[in-house]
Amino acid sequence: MTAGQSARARVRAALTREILQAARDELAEVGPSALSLRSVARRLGMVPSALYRYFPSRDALLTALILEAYEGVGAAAQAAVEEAAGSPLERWRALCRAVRSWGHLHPQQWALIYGSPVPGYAAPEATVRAALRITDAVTGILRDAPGARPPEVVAPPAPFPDAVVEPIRQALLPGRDTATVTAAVLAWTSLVGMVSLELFGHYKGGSTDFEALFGYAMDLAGRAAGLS
Amino acid sequence: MTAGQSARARVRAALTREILQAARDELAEVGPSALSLRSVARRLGMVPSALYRYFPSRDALLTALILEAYEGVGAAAQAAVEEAAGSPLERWRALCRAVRSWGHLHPQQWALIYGSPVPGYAAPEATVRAALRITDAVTGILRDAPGARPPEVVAPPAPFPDAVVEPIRQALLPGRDTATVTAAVLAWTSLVGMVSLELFGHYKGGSTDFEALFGYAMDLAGRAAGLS
DNA sequence: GTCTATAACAAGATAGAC
DNA sequence: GTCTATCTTGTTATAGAC
Repeated sequence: MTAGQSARARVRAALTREILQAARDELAEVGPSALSLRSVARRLGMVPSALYRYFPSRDALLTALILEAYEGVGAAAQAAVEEAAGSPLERWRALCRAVRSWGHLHPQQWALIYGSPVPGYAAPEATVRAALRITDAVTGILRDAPGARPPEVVAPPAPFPDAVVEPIRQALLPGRDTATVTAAVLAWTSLVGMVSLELFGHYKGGSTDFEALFGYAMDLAGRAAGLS
Repeated sequence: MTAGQSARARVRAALTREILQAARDELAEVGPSALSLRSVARRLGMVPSALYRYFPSRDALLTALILEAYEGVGAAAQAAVEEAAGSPLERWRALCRAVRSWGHLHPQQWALIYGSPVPGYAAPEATVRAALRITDAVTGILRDAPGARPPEVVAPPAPFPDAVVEPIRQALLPGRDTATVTAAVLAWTSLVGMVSLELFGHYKGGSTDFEALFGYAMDLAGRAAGLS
């Protein structure tokens, strides 16, 4: 990729990286909707209009950051799957850990892609494609395990100490056992998570009838908590 | 509540409501971080400094909007549970539907409470308490069903037509059955939903060891998709 | 006492001429 | 790429109306 580039092209690429780095810093400080080309330029000791040579608009800069973020989680997820030895379940666990710690390392970039949509910004098609990388990593685990099928009976994971959910138990479900409290937390998580992802546009084109999918997921979460 | 109030107090309350309404409109148009006291004042034909009689700062206005939003989802959830006749599972379903449609009606207010945190805004303790209303509605269903316990075997919900997940199947899991595709979608949803809620501060104080809870949930989602 | 309006401040953003 | 004139922001001090 780098070979054969002219000197000018290399300088340009380097400066582009510098601009993106400064933009990332700005993003972390003021958030996506306050990100301005000017402040990025100031940070670099450049004049605002010079940035327009590299990014034609604020939205283009934002798009670059979004692509970078999707690339980041996607790469982390994919690398985790590839490095993880062992069973498909082990690989899935590794993916989850990797994605979570990427989020902890880059909270603003996480918010950029999975948080509220930036007002006034219309995501170009390229971001939709970039978003596929992580879902591809997830489903890749399943593709590599062609025999895997959802079981009739899901084996419950290894339980954790009761103390883990103690604050919630005391506040909301006194006297209930840890399994019940945990299932309630997960049900609430599914509900909020699913509505958020829907409203923030992450199921676009994924389902022909999101309501059916939503109903199914909520039913499952409710039954898992012991409701009938 | 209204009785016994002086005329002045009533006027004050009315104007406070008007300001909040204008702020809500502004929020819907420009988003939380671009919400400005001046534009709210302009919308009302008032002068900016006059607003300070009602809200001591921009952040106070934002806090009021956040409280209102939590109150809104919470009330919708609670009302749905109370109105729904039938089994605990029916009441849970009603709650989910109510929460989702509240989100569809008020996407900006949803983003305000469950989306990215507003940069530079520190949530006061009152918002934490207000957030409890919806979790209380969720757990209330369980408290009213004291016998409910997570089953060893979760009865799968009624399936939906294969066409519902057709786009995802074609893009990511060609040839797999609907149950597998659905479980994969739900696993991805759990992952992103859980990390988002954690990073956005919604598990604060809920668990002593979030990592254990996260591992448990991801394990469950993976197993449900047939991984082992 | 309670309110609103005027004016001002330091930031920062924006537009355009050069 | 530079400079300037004009805009907006949150916030406060002050003065006057009811």
